[in-house]
Amino acid sequence: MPEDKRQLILEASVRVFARKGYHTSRVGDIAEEAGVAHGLLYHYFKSKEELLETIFRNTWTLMLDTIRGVESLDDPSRETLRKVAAIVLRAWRDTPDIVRVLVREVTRSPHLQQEIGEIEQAFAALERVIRKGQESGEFRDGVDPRFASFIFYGALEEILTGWVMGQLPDTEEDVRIAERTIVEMLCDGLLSAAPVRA
Amino acid sequence: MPEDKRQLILEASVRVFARKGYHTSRVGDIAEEAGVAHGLLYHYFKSKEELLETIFRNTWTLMLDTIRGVESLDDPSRETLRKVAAIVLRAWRDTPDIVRVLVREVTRSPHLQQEIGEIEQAFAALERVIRKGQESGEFRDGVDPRFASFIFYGALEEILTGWVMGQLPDTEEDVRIAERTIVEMLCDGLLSAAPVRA
Amino acid sequence: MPEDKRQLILEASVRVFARKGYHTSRVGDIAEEAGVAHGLLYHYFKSKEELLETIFRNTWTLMLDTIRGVESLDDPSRETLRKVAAIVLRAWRDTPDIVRVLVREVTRSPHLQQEIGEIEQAFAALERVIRKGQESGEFRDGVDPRFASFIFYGALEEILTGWVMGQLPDTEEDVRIAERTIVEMLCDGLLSAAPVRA
Amino acid sequence: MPEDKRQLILEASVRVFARKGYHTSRVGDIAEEAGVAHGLLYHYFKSKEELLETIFRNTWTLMLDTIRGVESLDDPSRETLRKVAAIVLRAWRDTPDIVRVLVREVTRSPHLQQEIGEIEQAFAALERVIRKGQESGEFRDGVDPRFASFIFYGALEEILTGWVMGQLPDTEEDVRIAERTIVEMLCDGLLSAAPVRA
DNA sequence: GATGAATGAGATTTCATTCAT
DNA sequence: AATGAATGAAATCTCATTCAT
Repeated sequence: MPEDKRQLILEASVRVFARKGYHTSRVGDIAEEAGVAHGLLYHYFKSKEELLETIFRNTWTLMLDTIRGVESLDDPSRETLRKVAAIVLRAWRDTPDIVRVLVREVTRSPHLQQEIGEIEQAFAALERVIRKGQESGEFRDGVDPRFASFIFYGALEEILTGWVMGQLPDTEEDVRIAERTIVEMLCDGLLSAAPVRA
Repeated sequence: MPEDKRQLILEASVRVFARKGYHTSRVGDIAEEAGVAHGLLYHYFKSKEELLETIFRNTWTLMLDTIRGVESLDDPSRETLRKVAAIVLRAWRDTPDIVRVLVREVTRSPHLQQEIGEIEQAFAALERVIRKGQESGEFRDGVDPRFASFIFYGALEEILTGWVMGQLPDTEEDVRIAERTIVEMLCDGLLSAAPVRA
Repeated sequence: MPEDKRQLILEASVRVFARKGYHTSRVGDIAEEAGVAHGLLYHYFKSKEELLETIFRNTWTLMLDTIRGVESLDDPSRETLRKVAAIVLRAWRDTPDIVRVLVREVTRSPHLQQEIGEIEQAFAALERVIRKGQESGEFRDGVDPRFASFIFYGALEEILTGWVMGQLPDTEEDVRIAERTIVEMLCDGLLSAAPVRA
Repeated sequence: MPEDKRQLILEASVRVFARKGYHTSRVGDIAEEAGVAHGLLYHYFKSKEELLETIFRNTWTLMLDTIRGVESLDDPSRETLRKVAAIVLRAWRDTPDIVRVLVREVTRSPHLQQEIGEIEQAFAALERVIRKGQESGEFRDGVDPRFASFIFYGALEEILTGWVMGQLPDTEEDVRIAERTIVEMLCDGLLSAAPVRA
C-alpha cells in the first residue's frame, strides 16, 4: 500500500504542532503520531524546521491563489473583501489545526516570515483591492491603502487568534457574525451618523 | 541598591527577546547583554520564563491603567478610541523593544495562559467603550461589540507587527497617519457613500 | 555480466575513501559516485568495511606478488631494493587513489587487525632481502634487518604521504629523484666520507 | 580543590582515543574516564574534534620546540639527527598513549593536518639540518634534502607505528637499537663497502 | 539484479538550572 | 551579591543496514 508517507508525516506534524507548539514538539512525537520511525522524517524533510516551513508555504500558497481567484471575479470591492474575509475565517472550521499553528508560530518566526514572500503578496493583493475600490469611487480617498490592508488583515488574524485561544465563541453562526462584523465595521464604519465626506 | 542589577537584567532580556524571540534566546545571551554572570539571573528571577512574565505584567498593567484612565475621561467614544490607538501606537516609538516582545511572544504564548486573564481585561475595556458608544447612540447597533473589540485590537497589533517586521514605514508622520487611518476606517468606514443606517 | 557493477562500486569506493577517508565516507557517497542505488552495494558486499578489506586485499596481494617476483630475480640486494622502491613509488602515478587509501587507512587501521598478517609478509620480504645482502657480504652486519625493513618501508610510505598531501612535488622526474634518493640514502648513507667499517 | 578539569578531560581523551581510536570513542566515554559530566567537556572544548586538535597541536608544539633546541646546539649534523631520533623514539616509552593517537589518527585527518603548520615546520627543520650538513661538507651533495627529510621522518614514524601495532619489540634496549639503526642506516648507509663518492 | 523507502541504535551537542566559593 | 564551573536531561540528526517490491 503506497500511502504517501510524506503527507502522513506532514499532517501529523500539523496536529502535533497544534497541540504542543512548535518548540515544545519533539521530532519523536511527530514520528509517533504518524506511526513511522523518526528517521523517515529526515528522508522527506531536511529538518524539523523545514516541516514548519512547508506547512507555512503550502497554506499561504493555497490562500494566495484563492484570494487571487476572488480578486479576478471583479466584484464590487466591498464584496471582494467580504469574500476574502469569508475564506480566511472559514479556515478555522475547515482546518483548525493549521490555523492554530499559523497563528501561534508565524509571528514568532522572524526568520521564516521573511523567507515567505507569499505573506507580503497577500498584503499586496489586499492593497490592490482597496486601491481599486478608491479608483472606482466605491471607496473614498484619504485612507492609506497600505495601512488599510494591514488593518484588514490584522482584524482577521485577531479573530482567528481569539478562536485559537478560546476567547471568542466559534459556532458556525459566530463565524458568520464575525465575517459580517468585519466587513460592516471596516467598510461602513462604526458610526451611526454618516460622517461628512469631502 | 540591588534593584540596579535586577533592572539591568530585565531590560537586557527585553532587548534580547525582541531581537531573537523568547525560545531562541539563551539565558547566557541575556546575561551577556546585561554584562553579568548568568548565575546572577537566578538570584533575581526564578527562571527564564519569569523574565517574560515580568516584562508582560509590568507593561500590560501600565497599558491597562492608561486605557482605563482614557476611558474615565468620558470623551465621545470615537475620541476615546482615538486616544487608545494613539497610546498603543506611540509606544512603538518610545519602547519598540517592549512592543516587539509583547506582539511576538506574549499575546499568543501558551506559556502565559494564566496571563490571559489580564489580556482579557484589555479586550473587556475596548468592548465597554464600544458598547457605551452604542448605548449613547454615537455608534450604531448591529455591530457585535465583542468581535469589534478584537477587530480594533487586531488592527493595532498588525500595524505594530508591520513596524516590527519592517514592512511598514514608521516615521513620526507615519505613526500619525496610522492612528488616523485606524480611527477613520473603523469608525467612519471605507465607503465613500454613507450606507443607509437602520 | 554482474561483475561490472561490483567493480564499478569497488572503484567508486576507492575514489571516495581516497577523497574523504574511510570513516567520513558514507555508503550513500559511494553509491552516488558509482551511480547506483545504495542498496545494491549490499548485494555485492557484506558491509562498508568489506569494501575497505577488498581494496586492501586486492592491492596488497598484487604488490606482494610483485615484490616476491623481484626477490626471486636474485639481483644484487641494492638492485632488489631499488626495484621494490620503483614499484611502490610508481604505483603513485598509476593508481594514486589506491595508494591514498592504503597509506591513510589500511596500514594503521584497527579495523583490519586481521590483515596485519598480510602486511607482515611485506616486512618479512624486505627483511629477507636485507638479511640476504648481509649474508652475501654486500651489506654490512651490525644493522638490525628487522628495524631496517621498517625504516625502508617507512621511507617509502612517507614519500607517498607527501605526495598524497601535496607536500612533495610529483612529476615523473620527481618520482625518479625520490626513488634514487631513497636507495642512495639507505644503501650509501648521507655521509660524504665513508665511515670506517668494522 | 581546584584541580584543573580541563587538563583532566584532555588527558582522559588521550587515553580513550588511544584505546578505541578517535571515531569509535564516544564523548561519553571520555567524560566517564575523566569522571565528569559530559556537558563539562563542552565548557572547555568546542567539540570532540577540538580535543583531537588540541592533542595534536600541544604535542607538535612541544616536539618542535625540542627539535629547535637541538638544532641550536650546533652539533655535527649526524649528531643532531641522532638526538632528534632519540627524542622522537623515546616518546614511545614516555607517553605511549599520545604516540598511539598521533600515529593512528594524524595521517587519517587530512583536515587537521593542513591546519597544523607545526608538522610542516618539523620537516623544514629536518631539511635545514641536512642542508647545513651538506654545506659544511659533512654530508655529501647529490641527495635532495627535502626528500631526505621525508625519508628520515618516515623512518621514525614507521618504527613508532611498529611499536603501536605490536609488530616490533620495544624494550628500552630495543629503543636504543632502533635509534642507532636509523642513524647508521641513513647516515652511513647499508653497504659494507663504501661507494665511490664523486 | 536493482531500487530506495524504512528502520532505529546511537552519537553529538545544547542549555536551563544549581551551587560551592 | 556575584561568579562561572558543573550537571545531566533531552533534543536533533546521521547513517549503516534491511527488505518489500
